[in-house]
Amino acid sequence: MEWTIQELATRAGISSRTLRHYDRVGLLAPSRVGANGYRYYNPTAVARLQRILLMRQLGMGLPAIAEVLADEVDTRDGLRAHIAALEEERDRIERQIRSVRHTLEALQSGAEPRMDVMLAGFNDGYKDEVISRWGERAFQVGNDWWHGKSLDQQRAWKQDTEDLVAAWVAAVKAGVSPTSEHAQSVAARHVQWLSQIPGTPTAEGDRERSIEMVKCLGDMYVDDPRFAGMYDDAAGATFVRDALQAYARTRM
Amino acid sequence: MEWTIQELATRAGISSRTLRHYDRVGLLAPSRVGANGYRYYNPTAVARLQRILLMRQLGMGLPAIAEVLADEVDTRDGLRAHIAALEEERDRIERQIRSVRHTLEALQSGAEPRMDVMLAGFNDGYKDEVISRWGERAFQVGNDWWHGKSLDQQRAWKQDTEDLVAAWVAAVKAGVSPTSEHAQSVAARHVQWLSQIPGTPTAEGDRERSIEMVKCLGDMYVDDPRFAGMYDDAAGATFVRDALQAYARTRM
DNA sequence: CTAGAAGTTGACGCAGCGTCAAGGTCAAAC
DNA sequence: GTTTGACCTTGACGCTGCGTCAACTTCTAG
Repeated sequence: MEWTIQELATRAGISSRTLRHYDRVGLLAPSRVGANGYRYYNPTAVARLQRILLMRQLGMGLPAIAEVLADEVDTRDGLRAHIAALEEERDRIERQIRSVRHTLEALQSGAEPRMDVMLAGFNDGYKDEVISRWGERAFQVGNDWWHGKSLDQQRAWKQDTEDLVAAWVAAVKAGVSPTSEHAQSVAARHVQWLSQIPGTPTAEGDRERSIEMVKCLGDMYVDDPRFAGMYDDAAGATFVRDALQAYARTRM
Repeated sequence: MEWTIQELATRAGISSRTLRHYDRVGLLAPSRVGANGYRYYNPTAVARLQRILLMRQLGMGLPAIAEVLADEVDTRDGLRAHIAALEEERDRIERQIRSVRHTLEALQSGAEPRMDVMLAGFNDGYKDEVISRWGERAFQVGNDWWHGKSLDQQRAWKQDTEDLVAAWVAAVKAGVSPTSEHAQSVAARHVQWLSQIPGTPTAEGDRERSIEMVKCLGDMYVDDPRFAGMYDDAAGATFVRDALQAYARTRM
């Protein structure tokens, strides 16, 4: 069986122009070219086209696709590679769905995006980090804790948080050093604030991992764009980080 | 907090050129432009960029993204739309994975990649549907049946098929209803044509599953893009479907 | 035999940047 | 103070993967 360019294009859901383009660039030649110059495609060509479209959908460039098709000793290897690529893509999207969904839930539950639990890095936006660093349970417990709070309690927690941030900003403005007694007292308050969140190492009295978490959190304030603006500017964030890490090293 | 163009680019995993491009096309202006012309981005701009990149990953064009961001009254609506789009994309990939996986299995079991019982929906392109709906054996038998035919027989079958399609197109053009005697006679012919394929419920006299298959086939003519253009246009396909399903309900 | 549907080869256009080119600016070092 | 090197700026051209005429030929159906 053979198809004309249009027949194949319609079947494949592409345009005849695309097929001519693929011919031009040497990606897919018609199986036969009539004396009139017409292009005809046989099932083999169709199979090749299907593979091309598959790879194209994965965002591969045409030259890259051509290379794969050329290098491919075994068709099955190519297909297996395809499946792997597709699965990876699917997983990536799955992660993104979860991420967006959690952001949405956070919005709907009345929590403002950024701030609040965010300061602790324990809201949904950090789910992956939290889980990978401190375990699934820490995330679940922390999350449940937050969602189990009443609106008044949430408001109170928010107030606590804002006070803490204000204390940090004040310390920065005061021009003292991160290791100064002033800064260290704020750091202590920060750690205590953290210990209110059940499921965290700090709340559970795990000293080793608690230290680790405080240090890590300090880094996040500086490096993670999601904390942007929290402590006025970069200088503020680095101050908080340095103070927290000094506290973790010397006083925990 | 503020970032320079490079800092933001690195964080977001894009190039500074891209950010300048987004500024140029009015998609993302920096929150502040220094007296020296330097671009500076604040957290709000970062959030907007994140949404832009999300949509871009879904294959949306920059103008479309701009429109979405402009029209968006409620952030939650935007997020929900995102989730829907992402889920759709994930499902599409999931279907593709299954499809490729089946192709791979077909290859390993020694079957030829694609041929042309296609019109009946019984070629390899439909292998997964065929197998999942009517069993592995139906596929194998149908496949063997096709390959066992001589070229002349294949040509004859193709002629039969084309005649059938022509009859449908004529019925559509005639302007009659799908339940009319005319249309129903063509449907009867369609079913008889189907019964020629061994291994199908219709050929084996399984009335229940035969009805099911005819209905299903009707849906495929309409819903499956691979049948696009088979019956002239969408109107034709729906006509065929309605006629077949009416036939299946009342006369089988 | 003629209409119109479908085929052909150019050629230009467009998005979304990459990639120089040709300079200004800034922070730190000397 | 100046120099160095990293970073910023605005053009401007290039590239990919086609869409979209244009101008012409060929096939198919009435």
